[in-house]
Amino acid sequence: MPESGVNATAAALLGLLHDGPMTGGQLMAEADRRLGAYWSMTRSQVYRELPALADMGYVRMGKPGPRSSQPYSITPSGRRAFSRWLNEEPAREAVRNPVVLRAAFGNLQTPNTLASAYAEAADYHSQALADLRETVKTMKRDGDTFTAAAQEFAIGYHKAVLAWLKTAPTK
Amino acid sequence: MPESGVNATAAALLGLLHDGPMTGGQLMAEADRRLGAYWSMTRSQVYRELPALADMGYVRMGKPGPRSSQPYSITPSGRRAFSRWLNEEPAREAVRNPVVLRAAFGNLQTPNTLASAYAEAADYHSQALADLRETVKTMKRDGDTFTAAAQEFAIGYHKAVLAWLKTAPTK
DNA sequence: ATAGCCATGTAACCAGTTACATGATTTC
DNA sequence: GAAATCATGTAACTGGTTACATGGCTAT
Repeated sequence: MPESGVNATAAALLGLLHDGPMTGGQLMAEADRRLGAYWSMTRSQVYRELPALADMGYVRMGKPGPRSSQPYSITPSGRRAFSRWLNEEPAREAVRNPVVLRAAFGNLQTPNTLASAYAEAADYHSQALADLRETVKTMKRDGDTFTAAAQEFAIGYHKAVLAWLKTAPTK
Repeated sequence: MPESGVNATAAALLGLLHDGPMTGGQLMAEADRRLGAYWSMTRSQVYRELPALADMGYVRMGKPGPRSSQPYSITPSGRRAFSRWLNEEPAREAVRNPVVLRAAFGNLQTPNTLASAYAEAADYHSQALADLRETVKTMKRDGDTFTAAAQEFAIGYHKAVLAWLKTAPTK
């Protein structure tokens, strides 16, 4: 199992760059749209990874555009690195849900406090679910099978949280 | 909404210390057992947070035990900080699933590569599910409602991932 | 033309992980 | 009682977040 030398976030950028050169801002927007539901990343990460990827020769800088924006394109060795990453052992995913953590200490708080935490969480996940269903619809229409399938994961996740919230005890 | 001044991991430690004084090692073991399924933390974090919590006056060091182990107990102001944390807006949870990220780039890899990633993931989640069901059984028997309920969340999560893996496309 | 806005990029900070040192306990 | 083991704690690094600076674009 060869080491790709990139972390998952950098690999995601390399993946996105397969569609053509992009600036940091464009990459961020695209990552948010296509991957955000199951792989969060921040603008700052993008802007830090890009020069690092350039140092490794995995991307190349193009001609600067307006607003001092800097387009990057993937290099052949970047494609190889991405391909190595695909074949690596995926990192163990870290599940970290703050609302569940609060629930675990239900005995140390009032039922009301806990119930309102549940209610807020339910609002959030319902909204996320509704948004996702909308975007998946257009993605399926545009024939992007894998992107849509990955969104389906996020849908399943939010549904699972909502289902759990219904059953979670407050006292 | 008052600021508790602690992050979720430190708050979890304060929560555990409500059951009585514990050393770093004991806290780590307990966190792993009770919270690990939905709130991962590492030993190093525990050992870093404890002195920080002591600096803030939220825990107090007791008499050193064997193997230079250091017991900590929660202080009244620590209890208040924990209680403030319970009333804070929970941090937005970050969903980051590496297997789904790979799946999103399904068009850039062979069906076999992707299928074997799915298979490995299914193994992992099946195992996790089986383990959880076992521990929940004993937790319910011991009457720990909230702990058991929180574990149920993790069960739901793994089930959702497994369900998604069954439907996820490889080509 | 200028004031405000907003996208771009940077830098400092914080949290999480990995790798290491130390010394007490067990085992033979 | 020497060697191996294992729990405790530390330190260095990586990755993620938050807060800041800069300057082009837009609207009046």
